[in-house]
Amino acid sequence: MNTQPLIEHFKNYLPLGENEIEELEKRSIIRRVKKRQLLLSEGDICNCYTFVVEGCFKMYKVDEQGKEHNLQFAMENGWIADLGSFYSEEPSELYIEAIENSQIIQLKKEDMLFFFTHFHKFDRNFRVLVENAFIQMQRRVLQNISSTAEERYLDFLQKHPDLFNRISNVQIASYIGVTPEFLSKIRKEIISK
Amino acid sequence: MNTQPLIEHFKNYLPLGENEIEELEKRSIIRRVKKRQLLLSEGDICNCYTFVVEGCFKMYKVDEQGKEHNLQFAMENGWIADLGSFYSEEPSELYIEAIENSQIIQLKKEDMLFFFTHFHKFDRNFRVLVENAFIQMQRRVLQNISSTAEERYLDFLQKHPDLFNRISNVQIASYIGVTPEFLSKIRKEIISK
DNA sequence: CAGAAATCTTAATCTACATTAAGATTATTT
DNA sequence: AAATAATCTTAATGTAGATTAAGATTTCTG
Repeated sequence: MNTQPLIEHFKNYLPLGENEIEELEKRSIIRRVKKRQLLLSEGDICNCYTFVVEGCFKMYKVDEQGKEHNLQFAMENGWIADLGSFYSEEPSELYIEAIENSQIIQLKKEDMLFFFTHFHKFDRNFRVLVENAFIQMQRRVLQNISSTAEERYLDFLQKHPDLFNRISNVQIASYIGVTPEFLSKIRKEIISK
Repeated sequence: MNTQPLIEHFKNYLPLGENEIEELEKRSIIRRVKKRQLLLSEGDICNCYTFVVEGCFKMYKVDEQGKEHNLQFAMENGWIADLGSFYSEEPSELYIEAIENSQIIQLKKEDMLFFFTHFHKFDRNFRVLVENAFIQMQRRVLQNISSTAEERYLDFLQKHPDLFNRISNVQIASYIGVTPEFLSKIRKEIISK
């Protein structure tokens, strides 16, 4: 495996030039991780951005009662990181875990800062990337404060048709903020309509 | 009033140079708006970024039953816009409303694009701005799916001590996703502890 | 300054969703 | 192939928070 998928990914934004590609290849960390393996644990400082070449990840918090709450999924061509911990360099309260055997490319903080400093294309590309992530997150907040669980479930299915074949209902329940038992009830009601 | 507060604001990021300041002054739209005045209505396309020089705003959705759900507040040195509508140029489902008499500086989409294209400092500054907004939004999602209303209220007070003297409990309730009646109950319980 | 409008509170009742527990089904590991 | 673990479902009961309604207080507006 090489960095090609990441270079391709940037073609959706401002495509990288030769210099930039060269530096990217030099600094990319290419890894394979197995299902259930953790990229980040509570208490760790998140010190890199992860780009998913193949596979699937979840980022979640574990509450005092030991329950998981899914904040984000990431699959092919998606990015995942705890940006709060990444920039503040404070311990994360999140976990990032592979939910399939996966291939990833990681960029360490110092390298990200190098790219931001030396190639303004990276500022642009990540501005746009983060803007899109922000818009999604904002929609989710709006939904959480104004919609029922059934509406959130149906919306999840509609917005993530790709994900819903790959992850369990337990994971979806945790993402939309209900218990698996209640999701089961919702699904039953939807089917009976 | 002039654009000085905005120029000052950018000193928290990469400070602007002379050229940049000159263009910014040329393109800034300086406005005063009265309490209850709308900057954006449902159905409008959000065609500018708004920087708050003085005063306070809320951005909210109105649901089918006519209830408001607060997505964001913005006060001095804060930015407000419906980025989803701004970039997609699709009608917004949000309102932006002054909750105090306010002074603002607005930048139209075409001017934002001009800045992004001609001064890469703007890419950098808005990358960092949006990253921070994203981190906040992510924390809020996590809280919405994992905390009780009381926890969310206490967290709001702690994170926004500046806001809580300026806005009504109705507004706070709408932001944390509960009814004003229930917030009243929460407040009573907190006091009795 | 008076009237209207918005805010805050209390209390009764209702409902969406959580909890607990148990059994059935499907994956995963050895 | 057996054992273990994870998933999905159902049902009974419990609870956080919504709804409705009403009264008191404060704030806005003409």
